[in-house]
Amino acid sequence: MALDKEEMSEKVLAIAETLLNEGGAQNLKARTIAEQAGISVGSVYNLFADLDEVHRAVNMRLLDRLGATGIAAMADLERQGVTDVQHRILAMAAAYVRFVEAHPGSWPAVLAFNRRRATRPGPDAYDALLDELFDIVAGVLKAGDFDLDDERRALAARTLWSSVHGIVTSGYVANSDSRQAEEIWHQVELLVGVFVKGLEHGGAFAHAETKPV
Amino acid sequence: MALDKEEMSEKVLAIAETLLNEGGAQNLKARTIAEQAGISVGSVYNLFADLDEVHRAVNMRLLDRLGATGIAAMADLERQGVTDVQHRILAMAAAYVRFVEAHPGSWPAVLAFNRRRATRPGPDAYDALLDELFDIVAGVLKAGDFDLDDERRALAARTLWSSVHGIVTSGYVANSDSRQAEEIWHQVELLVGVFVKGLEHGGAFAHAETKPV
DNA sequence: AATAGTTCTTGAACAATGTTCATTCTCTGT
DNA sequence: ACAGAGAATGAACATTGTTCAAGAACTATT
Repeated sequence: MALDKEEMSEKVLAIAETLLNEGGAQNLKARTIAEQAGISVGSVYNLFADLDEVHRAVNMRLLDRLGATGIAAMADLERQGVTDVQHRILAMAAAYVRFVEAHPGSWPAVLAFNRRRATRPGPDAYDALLDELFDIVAGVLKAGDFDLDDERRALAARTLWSSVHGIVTSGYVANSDSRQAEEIWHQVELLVGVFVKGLEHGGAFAHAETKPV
Repeated sequence: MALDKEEMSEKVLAIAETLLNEGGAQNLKARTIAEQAGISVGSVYNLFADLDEVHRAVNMRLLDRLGATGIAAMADLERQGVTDVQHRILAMAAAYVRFVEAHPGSWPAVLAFNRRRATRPGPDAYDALLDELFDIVAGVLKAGDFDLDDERRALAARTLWSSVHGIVTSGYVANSDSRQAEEIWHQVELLVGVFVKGLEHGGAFAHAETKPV
């Protein structure tokens, strides 16, 4: 007896993830998937509307896993009784860095795809997942005794996480030497250190009158 | 009489930039370029080895222009006698934000392409341009009286700029409402405010013992 | 000016790929 | 056993990147 429709979808997604990880979005071909899954090209299109939907589904799985990783990292710290804000943020950042390193090919694809969908319909499940990550960071910030109302703390969480994200992705533009990995981590350490110190000293309210236009 | 080889290359690049800006990398097709430039498909391949090289050339132009914009913004401040570090950094960030907003389609394409080239040869002209931008930021940081040696200041500059970059690109994942634009600018303001305050209070040396694994 | 050689241009042709759909197959309920 | 619904198939089509042999245009030499 053959695989369930659900099981076959899983199989296809696993294959797709491997393909993406090995060669990026360029490497996600209908015929390759079909061949490796032992089904025909048409059957792939029976399971998913088009390759974009396959790509989207793979991304959702990755983001889910990243969320789980982050929560797991937080739980670890909880278990160890670590309450220092800087340590906890660094641990989350470390989890993020590790995750990206573990998916050298498919993570860039997530970002590229994510960007492409700018013109698509309204709010997505993507946003929900990202908000979840932001909430975790905001929760950690709440533990610190910075003088922030909820709104400003949420802004700080988004800012901090976007910054970590920027460092990690900018860093992996160049060759992924171990030297590069060190540079990334040094930047993350500096960012988090400066950020926490800055929050402690009220830097979140240091308004300047420069306008963006 | 017809156009020079150089002039025709320019024309092709201008067309390519428009195509990228309108529809991203997907929209950069050899036949479209040829048609709009009034030449044949083969001639495009006479001017450029392949479409990747066209894309690369467009990106170089964009990065060049971004560099020029940043330098111009700096010169403006110089002329106005602004020496405050926070103001100057914010002005640079504003220039960056404006630039990205002005190239809604092609800037994402720059990033996506940039990422794809990870497996390519060695150091590129890209890196030189990025280093140039980092140097400008480092120069501004030097004006502040933070207690940083050259190496640490360079690291701080790369960190700060990567962070701004992350905020801007993360922000443009979602719809490019004006609300989104405001959110981005709020994040940039908060980042720069916190960053400067953090540097003032020695946050750049706040080492934690958490290792990335 | 005529000619030989060089370079550029062309567009037809090929290969790879996303996507569709009429046909065939398979299974389920009666 | 059989009818019908649903799934699987893979040939066929459209689009696109890329190549290349043939022709056109230009340059330098005599």
